[in-house]
Amino acid sequence: MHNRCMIDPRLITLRVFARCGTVGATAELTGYSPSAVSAQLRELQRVLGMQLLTKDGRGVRLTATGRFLVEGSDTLISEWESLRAAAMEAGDQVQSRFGLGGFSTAAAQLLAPLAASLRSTHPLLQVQVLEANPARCFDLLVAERIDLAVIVAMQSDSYGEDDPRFEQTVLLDDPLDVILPASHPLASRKTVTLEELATEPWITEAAGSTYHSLFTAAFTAVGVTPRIAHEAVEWETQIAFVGAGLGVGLLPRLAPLHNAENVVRLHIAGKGKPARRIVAAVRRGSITSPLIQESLGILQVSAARILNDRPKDDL
Amino acid sequence: MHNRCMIDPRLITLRVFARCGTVGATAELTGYSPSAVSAQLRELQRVLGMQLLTKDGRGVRLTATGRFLVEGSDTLISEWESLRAAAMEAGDQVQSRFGLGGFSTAAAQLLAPLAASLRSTHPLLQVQVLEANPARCFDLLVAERIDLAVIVAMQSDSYGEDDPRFEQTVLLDDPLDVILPASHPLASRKTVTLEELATEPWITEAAGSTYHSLFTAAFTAVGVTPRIAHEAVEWETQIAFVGAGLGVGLLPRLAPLHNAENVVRLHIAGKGKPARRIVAAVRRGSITSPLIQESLGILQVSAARILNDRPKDDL
DNA sequence: ATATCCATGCACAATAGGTGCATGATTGAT
DNA sequence: ATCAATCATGCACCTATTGTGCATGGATAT
Repeated sequence: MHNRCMIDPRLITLRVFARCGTVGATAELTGYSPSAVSAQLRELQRVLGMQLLTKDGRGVRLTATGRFLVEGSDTLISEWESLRAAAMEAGDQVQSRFGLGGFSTAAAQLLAPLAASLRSTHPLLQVQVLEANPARCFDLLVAERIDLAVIVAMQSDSYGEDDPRFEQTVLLDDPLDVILPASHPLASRKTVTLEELATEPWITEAAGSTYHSLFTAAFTAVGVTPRIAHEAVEWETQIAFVGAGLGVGLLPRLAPLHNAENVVRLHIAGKGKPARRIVAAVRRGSITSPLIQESLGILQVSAARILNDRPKDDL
Repeated sequence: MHNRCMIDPRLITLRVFARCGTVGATAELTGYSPSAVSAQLRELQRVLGMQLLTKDGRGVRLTATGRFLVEGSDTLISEWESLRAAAMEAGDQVQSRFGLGGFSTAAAQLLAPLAASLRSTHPLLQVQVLEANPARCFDLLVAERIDLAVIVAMQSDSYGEDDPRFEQTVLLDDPLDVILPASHPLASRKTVTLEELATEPWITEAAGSTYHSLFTAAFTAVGVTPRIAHEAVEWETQIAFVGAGLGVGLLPRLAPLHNAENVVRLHIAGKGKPARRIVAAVRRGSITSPLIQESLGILQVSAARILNDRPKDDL
């Protein structure tokens, strides 16, 4: 399972460790056991003749040398990805495994068709799809568990757009809609503005979650401070809360309302049209790989189809 | 023994194969058995999902993809060497193994003191010295069997000065002297010119050898075509031939005459003062490594000392 | 003081990866 | 045309790397 890389897997492990800081978390991300991670890092130090880790309290911490090595390895990894991509391209070769990662609705609406398409066109390609939140998707890319991730762009998160480890491609902007109880005075409207809903009790996710930052960003853009009344983790829960009349919420258009009772979805009008940007991310250098290129193409088509299927987007 | 590299060792094996063309030779150079090389290359193709080799007669041959990958891997390797060197430098770490390679007189006069010096200053460093001819030294560098080679620069050979895999540093120019039988009419002279010896029967190495090209280069420089009477492989043999009055020869100043009877060594005068250039070669990127730097320093000192010990050099 | 969390060492198990020999295919020489 | 030489590869076997699971020990927070 762990033989897909040309760079020493122990260095990959070190990179994951540099990201998450503890041996246990590294083990979880890489799929090894904690003992294995510990042994790998010890071996790596022995082979390289470098001290990469120091005890720090009850954990371990990277030394300056370790940090240096990890940072420097960014270019090494992308160099390899580049080379592999070019070689695949030059010789129209087929790779055997392909890992995809994505988050909930993105995974459902974009990744599933992609995986199906790849399966049919490349019968002997082992496609694996992992559902994971955006932050974890980046970690999984670093850990080489997946090769492509479809995620919601996070502006203020730890992985910037210019991270030397990744390359990102915008797929589509998924507008946020308002969901109201059917009994709400504004429920019969076609559109609403956030200002009109400024005093409503809002339902959102817990602070620190992926969508919470989107939520606050939407309101700060129009200069309104919403009152957060309830918190939900799943869309379904949030919809149920709204249906029960507990408050109102924001729901990405890609998230299906199914046939929820007592809930209506309204597009947002006005200058601040909040949206979540959905992007595809790959390891830097791998973007020219034929499989990646094909996948991105399929994703773009899916994204375009999604936008076309919803002609009211330009409201 | 073979765990010193951060790049997949199978890729290194492929690179060596690209150099020598047969599985057997690759096995000999890398230190594996032929079966192991075969299995490694098969595995590499499986893991990468690329066809790198094709059957060609009774052997195998690189495909276009294979060649592409090998060429592209040059920068990858040097990138890694660079990174490792920088990390070692940044954290004044010590590496555990260090392989040196060199050829006969160079090995004796430059490598041995270097190895001794490194041994004393780095007690727990495993220094290994391999005697090998220049071409093989380059192969051993590619195969990662050695880290530094002291060789005689070859102008027209397969490894040019600008090979992307190596970096070379000039250590010294070792002048070629003439050795004559003591009974020779010119034996009492202080110096001679090649023109004066144009009609002599010459003793040299077999065509195609390292020094044969030096030999011919020396004469073409002064526009003389020597008559090659005898061939010898070892310096000792050549000296014995000269001592027996069979002819005259060229001998690098670094090659000791010991106390050979009936043989005198004369410096060459005139415009064409032939010399063999002795250089140190390392894998590209590794030259900033502390150990390499220290070694090069020691070598330079040795080279300077050698030149000073022979004050007649500027004749 | 006690509970908890984290890394690590150890016994054991799996497996990747090695060698040596036999085999088959191809080329060149007698 | 036969035979020898050369080369790659498959197979049986073995080794040693590298994994897991559990127990241990140090460090912190309650």
